[in-house]
Amino acid sequence: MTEPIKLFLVDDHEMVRRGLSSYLMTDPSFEILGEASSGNEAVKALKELDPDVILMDLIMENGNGIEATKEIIQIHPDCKIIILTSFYDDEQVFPAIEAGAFSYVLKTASADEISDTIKKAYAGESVIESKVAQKMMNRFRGNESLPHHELTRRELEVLVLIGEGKTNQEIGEELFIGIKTVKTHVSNILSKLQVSDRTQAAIYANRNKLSS
Amino acid sequence: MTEPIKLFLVDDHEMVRRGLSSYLMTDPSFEILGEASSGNEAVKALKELDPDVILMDLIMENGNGIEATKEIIQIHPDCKIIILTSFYDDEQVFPAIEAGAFSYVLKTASADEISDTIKKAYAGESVIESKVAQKMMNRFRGNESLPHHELTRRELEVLVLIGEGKTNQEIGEELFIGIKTVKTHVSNILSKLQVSDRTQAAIYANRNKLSS
DNA sequence: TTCCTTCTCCGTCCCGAGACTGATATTTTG
DNA sequence: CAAAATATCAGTCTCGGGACGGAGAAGGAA
Repeated sequence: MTEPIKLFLVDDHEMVRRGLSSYLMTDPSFEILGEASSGNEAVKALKELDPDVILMDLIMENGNGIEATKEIIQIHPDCKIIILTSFYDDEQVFPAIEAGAFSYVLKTASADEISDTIKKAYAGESVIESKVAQKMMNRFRGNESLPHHELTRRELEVLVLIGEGKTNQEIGEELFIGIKTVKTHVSNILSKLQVSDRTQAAIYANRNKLSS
Repeated sequence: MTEPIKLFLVDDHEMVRRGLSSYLMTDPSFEILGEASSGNEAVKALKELDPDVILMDLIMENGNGIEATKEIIQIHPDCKIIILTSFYDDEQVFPAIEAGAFSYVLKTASADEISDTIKKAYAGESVIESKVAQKMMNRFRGNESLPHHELTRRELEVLVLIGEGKTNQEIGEELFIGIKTVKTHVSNILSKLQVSDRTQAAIYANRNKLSS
């Protein structure tokens, strides 16, 4: 063996970091450069450090994993980021991949699987958890997933607000645009989602967890 | 110090169990009797074991924490079950407390907090994470439960249909009543739920899982 | 019985929602 | 560069949603 693989851990659960580091430290192929408990903290710390592989949680209080991944990729283009999360929602997976994540594994994975994923990532081999991979396949198989993916960014913003029960007036004020413009967006949204009124759109938004 | 506190860990994330045990083992006040990666597994294992305190995750594949908690309380009434989870949804918290959970802490808690919570639980002192506690307070502060409990049976039926995106016309046809009657019900519903339009009512219905 | 709640329905009125057409500026893409 | 997509806004028109007031019938509770 040559040099150990330099790792960095990002997770807001201290216990998870502890679990990872206590296990990974037993393997001499790994060297843990540091940890962070949030996306922002990670970005900050990684201005000094240059790990080979980063294990990143997605849902965190201060700066989520997606944003952090985007920023880290800017600074360290060769660094492999492994998303290590509890869920496999559409809403989580695809933005993560887009952001530049290299592998995607679930926290239910065993210690060996995780260690394996790290080594593969270092060697340039991407690991995508099978359920996640299935969803990706459906994407490219013309099975074009959910209707709202064909919404423009602005339309998505409007849809989120509809999902919060806002009126066109309120949406206009919130986005600093005229009510007429809002109406245009709403019409387009209804047509693209193939629903007949804002109530159904609101239900759609909530069921797909677009609104909080 | 007398006897160590006998612990049992339940979490589907191996890394979390590893993190917990590696940390808790360093404290001689604790003794870890065993672990389980699911609710079902835990219930099975606990027929043989008799821990003082159980650390339990809520969301797991085979048998969730709520069900497991209920069953375990049956077998070991004196055992203190600490819910250790990532979220604090209404949907999660209250059923857990009802099921017999003794303490409720978030996974973002530090190692020391968790160790502290275990010792307090053993001593008979319950720890409820502050955000969770706030929600509980609201429940008992005459803020008696959810607004839709004051809806009449018929109004509830109408609300469910609103939550499915139906128009007044459609609701009338489905319930064999006139559209005017539907309008009356809708008005009463909006007023009782203190929302301003059917869209917000639909969101309410969905968030409270009234509609499927 | 009387009172209260619930469910039913009517009419009127107003306004927000949504469809449709059309237009302009900007950005993205081929 | 030309073409297409996107974001912005205007005007008009129609319709359903919702407020408000009133009212009759049925059933339960005091």
